[in-house]
Amino acid sequence: MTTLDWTQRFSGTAALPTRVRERLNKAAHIKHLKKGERVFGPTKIPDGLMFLYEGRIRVSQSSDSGREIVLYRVDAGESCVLTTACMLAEEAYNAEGVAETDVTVVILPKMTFDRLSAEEDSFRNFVFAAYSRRLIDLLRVVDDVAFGRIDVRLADRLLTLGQGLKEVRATHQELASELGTAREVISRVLNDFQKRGLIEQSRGLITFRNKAELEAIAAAP
Amino acid sequence: MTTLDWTQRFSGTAALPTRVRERLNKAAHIKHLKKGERVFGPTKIPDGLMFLYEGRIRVSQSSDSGREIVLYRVDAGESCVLTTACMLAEEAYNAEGVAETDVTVVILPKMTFDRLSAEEDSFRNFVFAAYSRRLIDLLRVVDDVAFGRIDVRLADRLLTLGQGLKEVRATHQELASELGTAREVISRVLNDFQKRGLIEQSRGLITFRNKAELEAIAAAP
DNA sequence: GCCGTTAGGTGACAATGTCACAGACGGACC
DNA sequence: GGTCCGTCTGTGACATTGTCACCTAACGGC
Repeated sequence: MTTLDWTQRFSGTAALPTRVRERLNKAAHIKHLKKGERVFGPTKIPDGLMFLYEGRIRVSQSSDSGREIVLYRVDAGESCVLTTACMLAEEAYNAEGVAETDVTVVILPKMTFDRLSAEEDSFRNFVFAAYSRRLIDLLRVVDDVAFGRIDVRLADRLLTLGQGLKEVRATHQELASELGTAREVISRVLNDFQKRGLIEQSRGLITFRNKAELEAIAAAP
Repeated sequence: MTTLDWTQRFSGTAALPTRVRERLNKAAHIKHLKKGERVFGPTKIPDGLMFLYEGRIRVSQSSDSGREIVLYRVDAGESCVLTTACMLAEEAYNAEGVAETDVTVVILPKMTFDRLSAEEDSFRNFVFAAYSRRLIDLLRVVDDVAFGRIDVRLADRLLTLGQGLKEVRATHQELASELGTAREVISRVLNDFQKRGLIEQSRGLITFRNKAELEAIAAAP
């Protein structure tokens, strides 16, 4: 079906015998999506387990009132269990996944997924670990939202998004959606950061001036 | 080891062949805990999957500053996957489970758990479903905390806790811990409810006066 | 009844969210 | 170059929620 052997890319499948991996390569569907496209959402639930072969997916939840919060990101080599969770639970929810870069996903049909988790320990453990990881991620989100100060969270998120870079390319609205708050709030805090010489701003771009101090803020003031 | 055949109580084990269930009954540890006791926590992670045979467990997360929020409740017949998640992830977290009634839990050693999820489809599905359910629960919590109004959330929680009863026995502090907010906030909102004739209050007790109106509030005003 | 503990009340203030609207900037286009 | 238009950002007033300090009321044990 394809020449792409994705099974080498995931810790849950890489160790499987060649014979099994060939079977998987036959059963799976491969999809390419452009940056910005919706990978899954309330009206678009894939019928199987999703592996992210390449790129990054941003998973977020949105409110009726139009606000949004980023729950976590799925990186290449990870699987996205939230979709399977929703498949099973059949409950209302409003989380969606958006391709943050061009993306290649592998979709393993439910039947193959079931068989594999029965037969292969390493695969099953991989799936359990994926679930666990997301649970922990969500615990962190709850903790932040319920108890965290907005300046602390923003400083932290800027540094995360800026990973070793000198700047972050994002609008205030996008940052608000990261943290589940309103744009005006972000504007205020960023202006405060700027006054204190921690960053510089221009349209859609934030430049670091003093990462050390930002880190201090992010570590709870 | 015990005369209690817990395997009949869980949809993941009830359908298993008698032989398997006998083996499980041998392998599992049974624990009785009194109301109010901590079932698990950061310093007390059981080394296996936990089934709740009888009673109810409240799972909550607490902040450094002493505030607390209830994440979900585990009812009899359900399993508590959060502990296994933490086992796998080995990350810092501060969720804990407290017995809300006297409680009987069954702990299945990791090894038995692994074997069973490999061999028995119904058991594996049970576990996956449990994970999914909790993920969905947490999505709901995030949604509430990030986007919900406090009066709406409180009305909803009161009705949930009051399930068909005429009153709810809880202090303001306890309700604050349910929602992850401060006691003063609860006091204010409850006083408002009282002024509007929706409830009556006395020490540690809230009596419904107008459930219909509360439901209207809970359904987002 | 007395006393200590816990539950609840209150006002002032800080932090965050909402709303309405005003500028400011950048790209497209001529 | 200028002009237009959509998007991004700034701002002030106000509502909601969280924090703090301190007080009063209710209950339980003795």
